[in-house]
Amino acid sequence: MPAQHLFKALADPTRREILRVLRDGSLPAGDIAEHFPITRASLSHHFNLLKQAELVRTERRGQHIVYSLNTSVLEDAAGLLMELLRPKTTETTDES
Amino acid sequence: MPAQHLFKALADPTRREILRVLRDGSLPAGDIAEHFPITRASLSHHFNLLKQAELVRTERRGQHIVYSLNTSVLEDAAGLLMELLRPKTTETTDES
DNA sequence: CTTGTATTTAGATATTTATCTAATTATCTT
DNA sequence: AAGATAATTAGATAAATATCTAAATACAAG
Repeated sequence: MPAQHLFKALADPTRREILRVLRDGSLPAGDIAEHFPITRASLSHHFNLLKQAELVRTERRGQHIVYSLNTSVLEDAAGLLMELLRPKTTETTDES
Repeated sequence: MPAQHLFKALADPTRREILRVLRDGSLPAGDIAEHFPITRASLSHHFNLLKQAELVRTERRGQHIVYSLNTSVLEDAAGLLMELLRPKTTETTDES
């Protein structure tokens, strides 16, 4: 839906790497953090943007919060790019 | 392949709209500018980022500089997103 | 109910970025 | 060569953003 949130979320290399880590399965925030040299607070900020774009979903499991990839939104994103390749026909009007 | 330039370029709504305008055919900078409420200088900045990402190509035609879409890079971008959907196998750089 | 662990939020800061106006470069026309 | 038009570059600025430390929240287990 909001293409803006989506592409903004994808613009940051750390966030793309988070998605790549989640490719192989859902993980709690702490486990994700082990892949990165930045603080958990900073990662939390990235999680927020990924959630806003609906690229990830969360589920609380005890004290852990488990993140998982929302693959359908990734498909949507790829689709939005492909749309730019076709001559303008079914133009679903976009945001600013 | 600098995915960073690519996704950064796609993150801005004005730049995505430029690509959308170019979908229907190549255009000189001035003609593109008519679709936007910002100055030509600002647009030139956006053109630079799109060129850096190789999302557009340029060709001088007299006093005009004609911009056109580089569709293969858009395909690449869509492909990069699709890669995030598959379990991590052919992860790295080069391809057949 | 207190202590420990996991995660997020708050507040601050340095960098990046989108935009503007003004100046510059490149080409065309007379 | 001079003037007009097209586009870019330079320099400045306000807003956005990625990061940090410190504080707060949520849950689990003694």
